[in-house]
Amino acid sequence: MPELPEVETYVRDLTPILHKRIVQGLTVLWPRIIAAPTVDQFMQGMIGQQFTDFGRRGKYMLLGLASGNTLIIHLRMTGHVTVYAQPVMPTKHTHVVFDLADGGQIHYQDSRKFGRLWFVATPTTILAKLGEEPLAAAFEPAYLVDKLARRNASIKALLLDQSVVAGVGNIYADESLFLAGIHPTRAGSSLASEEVAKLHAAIQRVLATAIEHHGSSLGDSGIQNYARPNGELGEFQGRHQVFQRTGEPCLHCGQAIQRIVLAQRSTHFCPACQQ
DNA sequence: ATAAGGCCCTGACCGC
DNA sequence: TGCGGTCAGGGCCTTA
Repeated sequence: MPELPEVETYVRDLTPILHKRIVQGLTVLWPRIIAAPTVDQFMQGMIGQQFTDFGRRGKYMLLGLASGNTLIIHLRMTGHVTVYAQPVMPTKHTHVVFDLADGGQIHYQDSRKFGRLWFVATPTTILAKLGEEPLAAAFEPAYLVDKLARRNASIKALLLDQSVVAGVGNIYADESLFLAGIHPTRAGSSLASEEVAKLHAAIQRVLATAIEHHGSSLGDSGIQNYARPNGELGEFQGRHQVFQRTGEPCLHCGQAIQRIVLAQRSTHFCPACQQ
């Protein structure tokens, strides 16, 4: 599933491909994919727009346009953006097609239809509730200590909460907790500040390393849920310590990795390394 | 304010 | 072979 490292890879890959290109027309095949404004307003707004700036906030892709507006894309579980040099027939999972002035096309595809697109004047309202960017300077250990204090939910659930840290999802929550040696069921408020500091460092290290390896490409119920815009897979899945390694030996101590369900999400951990 | 559960969706997979 | 039921999962919404 696309989390921060996968979305970051997407933005870096798309930047040189889409820079300065102009949207001439578009087709919306599944209207619910457009989160805001209305489908008509989205189409009117996007036509004639030129891509200029490319960014990311949490798991949101921010495609800045010459007019000052922004196209926001959230891939959720199975969203894909592909750029073609020539027009291509939409597939059953193609929900939005952007026709580019130079004859190319951008296809938004999404087998589960959970992804969403926005056309907005300013992205701030959409992004208002997000917590700090985990790789930014403002994400300090003290920030995380404050966010976790007085919270009785499990640390796993809190890491998935986008208002605590923006961009961490199921994969990187499990991997960060393993690296920090913290059991996923521990209540947020039960963590000592030294443990939070370890977790803080683990989150940054896991995310930075995953970006270097272009994210994790995994099957989710057999569906390939993430590939780069050019179809290449990420490489970080081969370096997972616990995620989707249920029953396999811990790479640190040899104990079998366990799977439990927390906050309605599969959670993987080493019972020996994470007491 | 926080926490927990439902909902949106589809394809793979299981059991019969 | 075909069918129905179950599962996964991000983020938003509702409920307690």
